[in-house]
Amino acid sequence: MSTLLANLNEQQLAAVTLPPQHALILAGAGSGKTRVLTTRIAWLISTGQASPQGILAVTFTNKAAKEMLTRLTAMLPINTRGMWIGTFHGLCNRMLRAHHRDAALPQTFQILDSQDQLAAIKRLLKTLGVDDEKYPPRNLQHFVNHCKEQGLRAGQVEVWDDYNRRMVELYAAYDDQCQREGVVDFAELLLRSYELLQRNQLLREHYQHRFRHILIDEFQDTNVLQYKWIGLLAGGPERGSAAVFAVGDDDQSIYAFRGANVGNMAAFEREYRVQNLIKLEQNYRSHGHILGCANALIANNAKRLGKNLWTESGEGEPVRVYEAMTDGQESQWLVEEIRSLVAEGHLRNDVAVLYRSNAQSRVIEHALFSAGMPYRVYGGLRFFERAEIKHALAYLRLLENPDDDGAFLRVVNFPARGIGARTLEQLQDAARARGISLFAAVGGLSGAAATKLAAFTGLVARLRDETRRMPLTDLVEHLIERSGLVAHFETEKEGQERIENLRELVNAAAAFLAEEGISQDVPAREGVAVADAPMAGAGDAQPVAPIDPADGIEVLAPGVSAVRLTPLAAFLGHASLEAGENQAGEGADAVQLMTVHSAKGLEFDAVFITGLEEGLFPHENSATEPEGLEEERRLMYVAITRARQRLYLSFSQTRMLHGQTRYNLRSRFFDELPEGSLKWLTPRVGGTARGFGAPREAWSPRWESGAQHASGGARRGEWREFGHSGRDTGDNGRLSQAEQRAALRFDRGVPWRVGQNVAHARFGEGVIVGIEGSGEDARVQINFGRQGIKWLALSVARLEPVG
DNA sequence: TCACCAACTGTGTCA
DNA sequence: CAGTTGGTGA
Repeated sequence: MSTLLANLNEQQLAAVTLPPQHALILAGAGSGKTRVLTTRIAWLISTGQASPQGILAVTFTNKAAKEMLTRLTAMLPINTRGMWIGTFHGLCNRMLRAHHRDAALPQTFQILDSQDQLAAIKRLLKTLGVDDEKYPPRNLQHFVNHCKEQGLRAGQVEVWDDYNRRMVELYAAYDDQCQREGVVDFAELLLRSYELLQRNQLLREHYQHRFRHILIDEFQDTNVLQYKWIGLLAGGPERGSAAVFAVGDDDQSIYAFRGANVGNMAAFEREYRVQNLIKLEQNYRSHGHILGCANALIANNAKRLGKNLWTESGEGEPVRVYEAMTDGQESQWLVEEIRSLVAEGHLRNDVAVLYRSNAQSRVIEHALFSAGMPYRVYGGLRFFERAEIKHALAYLRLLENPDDDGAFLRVVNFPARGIGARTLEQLQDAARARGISLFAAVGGLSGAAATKLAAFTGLVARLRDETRRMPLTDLVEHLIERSGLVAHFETEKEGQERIENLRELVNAAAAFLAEEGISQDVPAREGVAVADAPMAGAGDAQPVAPIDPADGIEVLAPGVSAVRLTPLAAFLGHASLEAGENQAGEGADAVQLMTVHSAKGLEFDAVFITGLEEGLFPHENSATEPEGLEEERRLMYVAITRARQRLYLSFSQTRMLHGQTRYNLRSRFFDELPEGSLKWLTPRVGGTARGFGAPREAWSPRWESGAQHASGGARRGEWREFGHSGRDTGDNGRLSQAEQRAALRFDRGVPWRVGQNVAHARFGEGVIVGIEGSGEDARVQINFGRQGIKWLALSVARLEPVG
């Protein structure tokens, strides 16, 4: 016990040892949040206040769940199998598998990732003959997910105009389609689980009785539905059979785009009448200057619960800032800096390069690759999201459930079997007319097309037969060969890598079995107990069995039960819930590349935040969203607080984006950092850069308005000018195409050039990104940062050169 | 039916 | 730039 609680600070200790009552822990970045959570669980168990089965701990990412389990097993020598620790989606999946009957799902239901979901929606719109210009699939996808995240079925959504009414109808039709095909999307996992608990009193009471302690990580990221789900499990705010221990940081709420509702923190405090509110404000991670930047930045947000991080470690090194000419140069500089960090003795693993969006990784990867520097990219296209893997998984899904039309359509003609769009249209008509799946409808067709289709269903049937008693790895191996996938990619020029990925799928299956503790020899399609089932609860709980024995629940030992699920079904669930990393080489010492979002929860000795430019970070799309800027600022706050010792901030004057050169202003976030904590690695000619030293009152902090914001004001030094007289630009001395074009236009008599900084009386400062026409008709396109990109006629607009 | 190419479009973060 | 759609010819 004493070792368990040793080295906790006062607030941490208070949080860990709280009585079994509702509690809200406001945990700042680097304040030991995960430690508090895991120690709390260990403390509850080791003091006998809770049994492992009585604990429900929810996180958002698989990574966080794994981390918690690892730390817990290090603290307590207990079997964690009976504990419900996992992501919201993972736990809901577990619950729905166990009670699939009550949830009206086939036990083999498959999970759609967002790709699959979009494909399903496109298919639906086509079937219904809906104009997908008027109802873009992506919009419908967002609409559906948004509704589900609010806990609303189609029948519960408020209808206010014809368009919206149609969307609701399509939502209902989409749900019908999913139900017919036995598939559920991510949001559905939660909603289905919620409705199950709400509808089934016996089941609800069982879980309420079982879970005495509910612990939630990253509470600020919960959405309305998750909040309600927790409420059901906890027996509601009033009676409260369980103590809810919520840990969160409103300043790190960065998932509003997927429905997260920071308001849940305040709501929780109010509705649950939380008496125990503890703030963890001592930061153990970052040096002073870094923390100072984070605090100063986040202070610009209006809606905060209020919290200020402090540290006992000294000021440390200042935050380094680098301004590049081009994104390529930014990456070059990055490589050099990382080289010297490594030379100083840092592990590459302890160096992270962060960016706002995945698209930015490309240039950086290119530079690292050319320099022979090992790196590892997180996110982007992940292993289980690759096309060839999805094809293989579709075959696996058809073995489990032939009625899965999405899987059917994905592979019916892949590899090509001469089954074209016309044939499939006929089949879909037939299936719809009879209300059956595509697979089932094949038998009712006749003609040449039917023969080809029958060949495919025959193949699937044969594969089913052949693999009946095969272990999972053999099955996967057999399937990628006999489906014709490997042979198909062998004929492709670029197919080798895809074949390697398919082979890697066999390894992934083996690794999955090992991780789940399933024997490699168990037949993949026969039942094996894989997941803890909610039958007999904690030791003191009376065994409630609101479960139909036909559900396949098995009691392993007193108090421990499991769902009988085939290894194949479990593997498919794993593949959709855990997209997997996209690169092998876990152990290698490599620089870590990732988006700021995926960096949340991690920390590194040195962190580079790149592409700090208006439009990129803060992202331009966030401008149209309510409170979009505040979320971007929190994102920046998360990025800064990842760094332990060294932080680098960089931006570039020009950047290739969507295939064309863009001229960006540097991010407004620089204006919000204390100048004394920054060290500029590139010269700032003119003494004051934008914002610093300028009267703060002069600019509006509002995202929406702020017309008089003194934007763009870096007095650009002479050396940064480009586009005239062929002078060395500092960028290999070569003029880019855009610069050449600009120079040409300059020769035609328009006294401005692309890339030049200008000031406009109303819009403030901006940078010229395009020029058209000449003489009276000449007009220039200017990026005014948050004012947007505008075309101005030179005969009308009065522009002042800047710099 | 399918391979191939041209034109077009959209481009943010996650489970 | 990349992925997707649309058209064409075999």
